[in-house]
Amino acid sequence: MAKRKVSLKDISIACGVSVATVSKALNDHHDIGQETKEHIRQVADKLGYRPNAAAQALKTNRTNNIGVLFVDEAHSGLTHDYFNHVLNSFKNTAEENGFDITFINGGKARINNMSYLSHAIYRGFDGVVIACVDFFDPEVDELVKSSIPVVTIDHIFYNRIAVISDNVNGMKELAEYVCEQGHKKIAYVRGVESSVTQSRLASFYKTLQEHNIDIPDEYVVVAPYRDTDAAYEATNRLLDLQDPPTCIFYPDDFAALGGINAIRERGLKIPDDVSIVGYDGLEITSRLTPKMTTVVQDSEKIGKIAATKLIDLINNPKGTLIEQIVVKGKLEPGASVKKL
Amino acid sequence: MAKRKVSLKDISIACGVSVATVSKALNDHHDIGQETKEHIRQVADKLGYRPNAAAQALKTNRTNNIGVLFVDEAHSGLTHDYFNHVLNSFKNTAEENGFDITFINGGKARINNMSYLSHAIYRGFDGVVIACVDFFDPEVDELVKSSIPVVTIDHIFYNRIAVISDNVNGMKELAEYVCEQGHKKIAYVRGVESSVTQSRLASFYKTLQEHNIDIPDEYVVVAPYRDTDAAYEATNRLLDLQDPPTCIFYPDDFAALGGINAIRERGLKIPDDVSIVGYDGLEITSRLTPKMTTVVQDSEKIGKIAATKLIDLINNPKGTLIEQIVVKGKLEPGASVKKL
DNA sequence: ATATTTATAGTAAACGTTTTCGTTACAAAC
DNA sequence: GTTTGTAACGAAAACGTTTACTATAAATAT
Repeated sequence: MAKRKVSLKDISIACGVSVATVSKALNDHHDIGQETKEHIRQVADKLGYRPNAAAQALKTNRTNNIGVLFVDEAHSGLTHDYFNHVLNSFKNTAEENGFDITFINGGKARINNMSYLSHAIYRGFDGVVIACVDFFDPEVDELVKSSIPVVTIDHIFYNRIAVISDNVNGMKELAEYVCEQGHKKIAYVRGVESSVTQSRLASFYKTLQEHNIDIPDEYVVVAPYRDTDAAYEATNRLLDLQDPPTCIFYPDDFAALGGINAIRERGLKIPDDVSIVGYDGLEITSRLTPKMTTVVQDSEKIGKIAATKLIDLINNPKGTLIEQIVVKGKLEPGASVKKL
Repeated sequence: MAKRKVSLKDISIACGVSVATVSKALNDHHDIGQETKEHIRQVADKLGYRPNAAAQALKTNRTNNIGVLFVDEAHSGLTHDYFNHVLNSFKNTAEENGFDITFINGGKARINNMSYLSHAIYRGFDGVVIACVDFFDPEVDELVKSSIPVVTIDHIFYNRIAVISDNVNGMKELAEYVCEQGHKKIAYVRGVESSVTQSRLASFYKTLQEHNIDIPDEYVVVAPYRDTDAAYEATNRLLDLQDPPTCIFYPDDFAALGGINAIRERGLKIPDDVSIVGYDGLEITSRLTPKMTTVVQDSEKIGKIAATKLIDLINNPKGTLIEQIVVKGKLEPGASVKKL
């Protein structure tokens, strides 16, 4: 039962050839005869040979492993609905290309309290994808500036490959839709500071301005992403105003759930008394009643492109176009905005 | 900029000692003098030395890396709400103990179409955690029977360490609660075949029987987990019966959303006309109106225990108790069940 | 006939560690 | 003064690969 792991050497002995020949046969080099190759492969199979990633990595400086850095402020990690969709898609296409995925934010607990970069070097990742982090963390900066191929998601660092969701256009479509429904008093429970928030906020103001709608400062309040309680509080503050809004924008679909509760607790109806819109396009939005109006971010596409680009960069560091790719989202009108 | 990676050899040259001494100094062996150790460490730091995981793994047969096998039938993968909570917790405690996490289901796409076991051997995982898979897949069986330390979640294979959510007790509490509210006509949209389903189903029947409640066969219908559409259909079938149930159990909270829609589309109110209960305890249930009655599975604890046990097993293969650990859930009464 | 090419296979070094076993120097013990 | 003990360090093999270089034989060209 306790079979020792079988190595090239075992095969070479069994076949009466040298280790080099076995290696070359298995890797289909041209300087090994056809029958020799076939014989070696048969024996390798019979012996149950598996290559050793560590040895290969040591020799070739290639691990076929990609590091993933995902650490949001709320530590929701894998449970973050938008990002786990992105990650899932990333993972799938990486695996289709023969790469494995290892999380990179685990060095902290290691004895030496490894930095992200140290961890990446230690594991020898061929490349790294960064998303959902504190973009001002110097450790993140160090990693991005290193010589390891890197792709970032939803944030542009220097001149590196980035894949970003089109928050400007998404917010524009959303705001225009709300305008078209006749709303004038529009509030925005915005997320905390980040480039995503920046884009959405700017687009929010710009679009409404184009429709000659003025947004008083007290209509824009802050609540962290995915924080239903904060959204609940924020909603109450908005509805307590002398002149409350008729429509409220939320940082994301999930946070909007908190807003929904606040509204309903006051005996108000959605959308009859108050209209709401979310952002992200989570699966639940379409299962709620009323269906929530939102912008669905193409997380599938974002993850896929990020993986494809990163792998390109890994395989061809010089010849890969460094670009920032913007992935469009799609307005998904529900029934949570009343036509005025 | 293009600094070559610094190795033990570089340090040894800079310090005028042998590589062996450097290695031992860095690993705090007792046969190196104090000042030598300190000096070596300083130089290592200044030079920016990072150990090389591949070389270490090759030499020591230890990777400090754990393989994760997560492949549900619906391919929801990382987006599966219950399992990503478990995984997140698993990941956190593994990382606290110096282990990294790599997904194991990526071998399929690799050139040789690696089996799970091949992949695990290839990467040299110190251990493997298995959850949410087709438990009848022969490849899974092969992996479980291998000599690699393994822990399974929510399924017991042979005599291996398993961590399972207490579906029997959870369903018991849930069913008893519904009985106490006075319901007699209780339907169950059950999940597809699995040990989880088995446990819940058996407990469902048993508990209701103890309360002298008889469940007609047409009250029990099948719908895949997390499938809102199937739950929607199933709900309609149940409500079309001549004698429809007063309370419907769903496979999970998410699927229940489909049921909610079916009920509301008929102009029925929850819980006034129809009562419902879910399972899992997802965050959304508490944000819905009415709040959904459910059983919250302790995903945090399950992931943590699984990781702890696996690491124990890795570090002490002989001395670790092989056991199946049952983690209790908790009934979370909401407002979705009417008191009759 | 000799010279050149081609096909096939082997030799050996290298990747960066860890670890076993020496070796040396010197202090303590008889 | 010889043994014994101990502390500090080094030499070298080993882990499983890959690859540049070399070697041989057969085939082809001259």
